[in-house]
Amino acid sequence: MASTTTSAEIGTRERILDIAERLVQTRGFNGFSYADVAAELGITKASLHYHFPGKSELGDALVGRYTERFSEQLARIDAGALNPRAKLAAYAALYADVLRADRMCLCGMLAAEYETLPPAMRDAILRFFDDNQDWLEAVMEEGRADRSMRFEGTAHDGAGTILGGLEGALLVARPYHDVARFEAAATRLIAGVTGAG
Amino acid sequence: MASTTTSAEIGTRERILDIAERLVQTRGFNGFSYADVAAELGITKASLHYHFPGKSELGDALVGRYTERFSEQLARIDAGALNPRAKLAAYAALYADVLRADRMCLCGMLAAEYETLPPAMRDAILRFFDDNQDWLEAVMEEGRADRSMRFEGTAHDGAGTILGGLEGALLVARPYHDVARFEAAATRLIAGVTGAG
DNA sequence: TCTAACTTACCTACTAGTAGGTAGAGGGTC
DNA sequence: GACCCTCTACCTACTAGTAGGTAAGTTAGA
Repeated sequence: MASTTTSAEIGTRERILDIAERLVQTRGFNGFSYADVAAELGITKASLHYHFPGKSELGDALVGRYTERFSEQLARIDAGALNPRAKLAAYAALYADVLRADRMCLCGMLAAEYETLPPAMRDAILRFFDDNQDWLEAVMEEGRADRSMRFEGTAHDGAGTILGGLEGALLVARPYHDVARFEAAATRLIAGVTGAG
Repeated sequence: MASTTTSAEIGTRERILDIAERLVQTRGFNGFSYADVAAELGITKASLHYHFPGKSELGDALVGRYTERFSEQLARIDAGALNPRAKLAAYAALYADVLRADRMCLCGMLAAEYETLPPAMRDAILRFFDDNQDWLEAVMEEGRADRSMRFEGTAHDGAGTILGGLEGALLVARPYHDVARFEAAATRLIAGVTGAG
């Protein structure tokens, strides 16, 4: 009943999602086709339709899995007993890892293509951003409470600034193939929003 | 010999660029077709190919015109005899105007699709970002010189943080249809990077 | 023997792009 | 003023290739 596959095998379904995820993160949802995935996996397009009836369902599964994994990573950061500032650094490092794989954030990419996406995917993308902003807000509240952070305005708006700022830093740094560029922007962004040094 | 059209008419070429520009900014370069533009203009696809041999050439013209217009707006800000802080506010307002038209920055959108674009377009996108970062860097240097801004690190990195931050704020705010969200992020971003209040 | 996981063989719609033709404006020439 | 020429800006009609999607049949394992 859970999302576990029937057998113990690696699972074609997961391999489809892995390939499609990489294609969306590098080329966009409108920049890849069922034929691309099928060719790479070594099966036919028709077999893809067995696992995912349409591109829309594939997209839903993609965003769902990505959001789930991202949440797990946020939980892992929370479990690390880090101070608020270290939590934000760990959060930015998640984005840096995406860039190192020559990818854009899945939901950042889909945000660009938002107008062309099926309704279910749109909703899921907003939920991804909401989840992230909520988490960042909580960290900023924590930082304000323990006085390690100083800022004017709401923690909610500050969280939105960090979220958008990191997505944008990723968007711009990727064409340059420049991780240092991203890291410099991320560091200054977070320092600025949370009250530096 | 110059790019002026032969007669005094409004120009089909410009109308094609207007329509294609809006489609790229809302749906992406891979999210529209020659047929879309042709239908909206009321001419045939073949006529489009008369004005722009291929989608690649249309894309080149699009980025070229956009970059040119953006540069004109930066020059207009420079001509306004504003203080450095007001210049950055005016710069952010350019982005807000884009969002009010329910659009993404043309080059921000194309940055997402970067991997799928023809080489000439790729180069032009990097040049757009470089131009913007250079301009922002000059404003930050000016602000540091007149002591209206205080920041650690290079003005170049600070400029990159603002550029990426604004692109990302646009990217995330657009699905929410929320200009206030963008403006809150832009204000906090710039305040943070340039040393608030 | 049932079923999950495929296959072949197709379909319709759409993609960018091309070949070749035409209406009409403008100009020069006798 | 009739004739011709050239040019711009379109047109109809087509191509090859790709998009997402489907119906029906095959295979392999519990």
